[in-house]
Amino acid sequence: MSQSGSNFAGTPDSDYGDPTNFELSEFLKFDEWEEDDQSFLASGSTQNPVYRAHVIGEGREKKEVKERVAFKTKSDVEILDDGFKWRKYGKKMVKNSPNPRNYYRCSVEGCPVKKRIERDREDIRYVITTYEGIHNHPSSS
DNA sequence: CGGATTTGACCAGCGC
DNA sequence: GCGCTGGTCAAATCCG
Repeated sequence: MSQSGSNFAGTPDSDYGDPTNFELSEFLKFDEWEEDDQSFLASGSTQNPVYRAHVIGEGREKKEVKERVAFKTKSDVEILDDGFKWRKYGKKMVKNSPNPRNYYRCSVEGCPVKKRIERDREDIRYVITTYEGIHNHPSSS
């Protein structure tokens, strides 16, 4: 694959329709994310609006910083190739959604990166992809 | 043969 | 205290 950026969206082709046409408003209440970043709109890097949330856990002597990135994309398949290998480790059905939620994890050992894929509750033609963590391994490409 | 994928069950946290 | 949801892991299976 020809990856030129560090974005998650692999193919910027118009295969996915309008990736710039969606609302992040629902993502905010998706969970109580620490809005450390109010720039849920692409900070000039991706062409797709991405919501970034840095969760800072206060420990006694250790600080935990996790980065979550969520974006909705219009695609028929939920398996978008981002250049990394993912291994599905669970499927769950959300009560508010007739669609199941898939849990993926980086195949690379040492990569605490988790990927959550779920279909939109109102528009099944949209796919919500949520990345959690930062990659520890160089990309495949 | 190796690795990935499947479903079910289990566990934990939170709410009421 | 119990129930519920969500999340994770594990064994078995299937595919390439």
